Amino acid sequence: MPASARPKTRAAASPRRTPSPRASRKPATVAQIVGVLRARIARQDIPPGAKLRETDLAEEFGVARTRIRDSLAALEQRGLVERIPNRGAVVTRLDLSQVFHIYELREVLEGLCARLATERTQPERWQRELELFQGPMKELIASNELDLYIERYEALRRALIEAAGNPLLAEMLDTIYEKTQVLIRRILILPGRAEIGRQQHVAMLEAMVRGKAELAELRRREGLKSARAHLEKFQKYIL
Amino acid sequence: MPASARPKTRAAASPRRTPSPRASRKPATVAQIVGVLRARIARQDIPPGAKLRETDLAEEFGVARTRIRDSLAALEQRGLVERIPNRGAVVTRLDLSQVFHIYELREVLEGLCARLATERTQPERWQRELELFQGPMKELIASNELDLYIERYEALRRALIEAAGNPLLAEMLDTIYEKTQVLIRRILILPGRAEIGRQQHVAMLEAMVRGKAELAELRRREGLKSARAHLEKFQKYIL
DNA sequence: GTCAACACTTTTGTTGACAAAATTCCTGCA
DNA sequence: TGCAGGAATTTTGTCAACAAAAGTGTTGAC
Repeated sequence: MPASARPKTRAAASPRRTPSPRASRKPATVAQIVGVLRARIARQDIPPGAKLRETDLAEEFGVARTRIRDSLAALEQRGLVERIPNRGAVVTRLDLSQVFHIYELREVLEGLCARLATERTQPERWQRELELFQGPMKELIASNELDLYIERYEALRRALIEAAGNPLLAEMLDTIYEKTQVLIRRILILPGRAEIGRQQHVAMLEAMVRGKAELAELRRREGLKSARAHLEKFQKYIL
Repeated sequence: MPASARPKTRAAASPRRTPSPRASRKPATVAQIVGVLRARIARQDIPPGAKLRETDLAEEFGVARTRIRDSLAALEQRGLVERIPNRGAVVTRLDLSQVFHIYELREVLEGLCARLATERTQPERWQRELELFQGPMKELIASNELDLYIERYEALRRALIEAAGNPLLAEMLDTIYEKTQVLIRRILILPGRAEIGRQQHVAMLEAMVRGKAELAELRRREGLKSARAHLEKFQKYIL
């Protein structure tokens, strides 16, 4: 009854007793691989237009090709990679029109995010952030410490998304943000842009501290509209 | 001959000359399978909470299980299906909070869509649609021909998305719309809702015909806000 | 009669091999 | 030398078998 089963083909032996013969590490999950690849693309470790060979990646991560394949499919869904049938996956190169499309979306989505965050938290919640952007952040811009500035800017961004409490919105903002991440530095060094952006953040945070949700939305939208205008003006320096 | 062979490396023969031994059709692509499954889920052919067994689907579509697997991964990314490790994929059951999150997003995204569509077309472009919603659509509601009404409503929707000319926006609207598709009928039969919705569409189209992009955005947002309010009021009849 | 442990079945997850397409490299001809 | 044609190699796509996990049914002790 129990044995005798398995009548297919394939003789019994097949002693595959080595889970990972090369690395002695437990194999990376799809999520981990996607994370690593995302980071590399974001910091242009892998430049736009570069090809991602499945075999190479499989070897590097010490996993079967199937898992790399799944990871690439995930990256494709996120729009970070383009796959051409029988040709493989290449890092998407974003052109100017795409950037503007992204800004159109950011305008309404981050506006919504600001409104929801205001509605769903106590106004005092944002006092600290307001003071940060009124004082220390101004210094950072003046002394050109962009890395620290960006780090704190992203912290505010994450706090707003968290406070908005809409997972779908969070995911969409994530998707479009990671595409422009490579641009942030280049935009921030445009003449005057960083300081203008800071002032607009102060304006938005003031509205939030006063509990004016719709005003906060409006101010965030204005901020992004002006960022887009700046971008339009200096587009040849960006891409 | 068939068994016992296949030593390891790649002997010459290997006569797998039957591409699809069962169906005599060429196998369906991942995109096709995803399409079929999407439709089934949308019209609740497969009810929420139902399990999708890979083996069954593979048999039905006449493809290898791998391809079904890829399709399910795509559906998972779209949020139509949830996958639990070693347990399989089940159709996502959307709860009330998710629905409200979706409406928050629709409000700003469809508002943006209306604005862009207005900015990027000639005002006359929308004259026909305006007349349709002023006249014939009113009759359809009065005589309760919901199917035809929905069909034309979706045609307008598609036209707006097309005219807006922002692929990213189009994709996002698609993603969130297909999740609520199952609800549309149930919302439309709420007392008075269909007629109110029609009037709001007329208001938006009037703005568009006059070339007032920002007004069109505002009106679309108002329309969805009121839809959400209606939903809140009658939520127990919806879910 | 109830419940826990165990064996069996079903279903999902992963792997390596094979097939097909595209690219590269080589050869022969003008 | 330049290049068209074609073999050889690389690379992606697909498949069926194998392994592991969860689910199910049965038996036996109390």
